[in-house]
Amino acid sequence: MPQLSSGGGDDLGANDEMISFKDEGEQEEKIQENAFTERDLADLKSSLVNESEINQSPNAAAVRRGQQSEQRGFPDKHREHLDGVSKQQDGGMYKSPAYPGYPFLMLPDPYLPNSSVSPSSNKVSVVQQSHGMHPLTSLLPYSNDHFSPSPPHLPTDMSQKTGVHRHQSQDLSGYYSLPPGGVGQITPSMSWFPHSLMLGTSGMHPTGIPHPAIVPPTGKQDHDQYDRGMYVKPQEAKREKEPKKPVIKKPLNAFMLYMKEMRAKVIAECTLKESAAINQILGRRWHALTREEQAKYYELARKERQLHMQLYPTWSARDNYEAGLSGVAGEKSKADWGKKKRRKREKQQDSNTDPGSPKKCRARFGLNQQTDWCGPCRRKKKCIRYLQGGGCPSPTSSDLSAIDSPPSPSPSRHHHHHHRLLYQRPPSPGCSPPLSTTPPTCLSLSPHTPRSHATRLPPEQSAASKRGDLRQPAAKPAHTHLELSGRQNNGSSTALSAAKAAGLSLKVLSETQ
DNA sequence: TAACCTTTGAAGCCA
DNA sequence: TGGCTTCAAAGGTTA
Repeated sequence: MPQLSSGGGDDLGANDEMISFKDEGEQEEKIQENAFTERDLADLKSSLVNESEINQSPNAAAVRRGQQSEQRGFPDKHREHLDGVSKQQDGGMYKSPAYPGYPFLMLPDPYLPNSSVSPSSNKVSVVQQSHGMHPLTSLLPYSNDHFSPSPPHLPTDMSQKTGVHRHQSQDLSGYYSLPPGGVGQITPSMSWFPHSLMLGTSGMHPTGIPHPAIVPPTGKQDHDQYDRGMYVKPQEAKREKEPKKPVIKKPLNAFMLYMKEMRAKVIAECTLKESAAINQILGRRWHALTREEQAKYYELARKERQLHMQLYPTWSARDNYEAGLSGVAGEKSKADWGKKKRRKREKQQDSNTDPGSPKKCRARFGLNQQTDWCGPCRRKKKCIRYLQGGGCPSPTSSDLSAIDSPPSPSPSRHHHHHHRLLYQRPPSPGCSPPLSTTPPTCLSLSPHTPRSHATRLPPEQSAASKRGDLRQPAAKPAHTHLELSGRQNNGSSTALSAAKAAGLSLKVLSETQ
């Protein structure tokens, strides 16, 4: 099996994160049919990526060519990339016209799902794309032919930067705009972002190019996805009267890409609007995805990162750490950053610690007794156990942790096998289909956390998790599955809020239903 | 108006 | 190197 030659050593994401997440009904069967061992999973993911890069994806090949043959003229390479993208679209991976978060990537009808593109098993999702968009087309803008009134004419030296000369991946260069202080200039004539016409100047990058990874200097960040070209955090806006420097946002990971795609579908199906609830469902559905499906998103995420790295060679995730404080990427000294980091941490500590009240689980039990932590603490969220000045629900029965994470009859012990036995049947990875009589709001508030990344497991559990021992989702007993009718409960938000406020109410409510 | 919530994954920092 | 922390999206909710 050919090995993936991903530049960043990307292993297609967390292979060990895969959970054989059983779903209800069809999903369950589906998952069971696709039940592989973890090794199989890892192999499969690798192979999938290899295939996608080596065989299936001319685009990937173009990327490699672009990276390897820097001496070639850009137009040729870019056109080559375009061809690759087109082929890839034909391959079924990119079918929908656009990416919600990347509205300027919208493509003409030929890329609509109903186009001549034949259905392919390789497609990422079987869902009907919301708003006619598909997040997986986030890389499509490389294909300028599809939306550019003019031929691609990126400067050949886009990657110019003082003291830094880094060749852009021409195959990817059509996607990200370039930071003003970053990698060179893009002529304002690059009007191959159709939606830029809809943007005011506020949404424009100093280069004249809006980009999802660069948030706008003015206006509301979430004002409109179409305005997500640039953004400068309010703190920075206040602080600076100088030319706004954009904040380059992190590239989306596989799950984020998936969320972007599926969010609308979940909203439509469940009439949910609250992202927190939606994300819970999406998280379950993510685990319910087949390896192939997930592999697509990992692949996309990998390319996103690759592209991002090439377009913002000096950008670092650290730049956005404490983003609101740091302001301009890379300008903050390490010491300052550390100070503010500590400040923020202390602030959070203070918020969780009433004067004289018990501390957070972390402080109370320490790292050696993480199993005694409440769920939120394990997920690095606000402690719910000692938040209310000591009014602490039972850690194993009433707080979220009991429902949220695999319950441990004996908190001080970690019985992975026991978890498996108890939690082989997780809640539905998503809401059920809309009910016939009641509004199809089915907020599955069972905050089971199959393996929250923040669930920093105790060493043994962590190790076990890496071995896949915890792959079995932290299913919860059915009686803890809280489903609320949106209308009857004043909407899902009410449900979520109630759940949040209740802490222990989740189980109680569900039991009474 | 800003922070929170909620998810997973990536990346940076620290001991 | 492992563990911890932050950020990425999203939009309703809350303070």
